[in-house]
Amino acid sequence: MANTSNFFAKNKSVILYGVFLAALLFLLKWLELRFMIIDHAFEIYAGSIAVIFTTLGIWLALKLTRPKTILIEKEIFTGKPETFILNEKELTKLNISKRELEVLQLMSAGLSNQEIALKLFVSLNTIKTHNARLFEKLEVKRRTQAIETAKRLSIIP
Amino acid sequence: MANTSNFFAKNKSVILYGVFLAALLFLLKWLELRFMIIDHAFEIYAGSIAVIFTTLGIWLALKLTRPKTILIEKEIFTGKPETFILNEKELTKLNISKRELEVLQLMSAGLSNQEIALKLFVSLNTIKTHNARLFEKLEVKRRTQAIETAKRLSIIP
DNA sequence: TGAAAAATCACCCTAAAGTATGAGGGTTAA
DNA sequence: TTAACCCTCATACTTTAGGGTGATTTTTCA
Repeated sequence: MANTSNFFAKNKSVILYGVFLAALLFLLKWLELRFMIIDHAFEIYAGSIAVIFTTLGIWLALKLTRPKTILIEKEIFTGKPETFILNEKELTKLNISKRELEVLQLMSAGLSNQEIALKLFVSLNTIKTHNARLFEKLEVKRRTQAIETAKRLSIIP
Repeated sequence: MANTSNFFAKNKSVILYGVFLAALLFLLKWLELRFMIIDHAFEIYAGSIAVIFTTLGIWLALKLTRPKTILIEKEIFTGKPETFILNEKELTKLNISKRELEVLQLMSAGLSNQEIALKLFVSLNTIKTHNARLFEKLEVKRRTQAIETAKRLSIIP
């Protein structure tokens, strides 16, 4: 029952095409009769067929061709962007120097003072001095606090 | 100069159509000649026209019609979500206990071991033990590394 | 109920982090 | 040019962090 109506629905275009074709054949037979009388009727008849069937072809193609579906993935941002934007205002407000920022970044990456010193080609004492200045400027006591505060202020990613 | 070749390129379909139409007319004339001889040739001629022009119509429609596209926008969420989602899989994979996670969170908040001990009403030694287990499980050496790794794995915000 | 896992704590020791102070050299802008 | 930074380094000291080991209690789960 459901299948029957389903069949009609699915083949609606084909059925319509069949009906239309039958109508066309009827029209053609009618034209054939007239063609006996009118002068140059053959050309008119051929032209009519051409026009009708071209139209039919176009209609068929448009009706029966499945529209192509193109899936476009749309990016919707839902939170902090992956690309870090440095908060320069806060940086100048806190008066943090380039070198200090560098140390801060390596600090947040989990490096020890000794590792930072080696990476920046300076002594351990120098890093300790930078740290002390950083903690003072960020108003913190420990490196873990410094990292937390700096991240919160978007000074580091 | 560039415009000329551009013109041909852009109207290629139309030009092709014109050429094809000329060829068709030639074919029709040839068929017209034959139609004088063969019996029932008129029906064949008409049928030929019908078939040819139906094909032509379909071809035209497919060639000249812009492909119908249905745009389906799929939302892709980018960026770290503002609302932290705990990566429980990683948590169970690393076998990190509730208490250890608690310590880890306070650690990343910048608290010292002593402060964490006071906050959780346990001794400093206990916190140190938790830390040692955490570092072992996270495969790190320092608390700053632990914080970095844990954040990267979405174990802590 | 009994073993495993989790949580707790202690002691000792070393390593790293942090504080305080001083100081020399380089750049920059008033 | 001089004051104000910035970067550098040192020395001495204190505090905190971390490693190793062992032990007790609680919880959990098969």
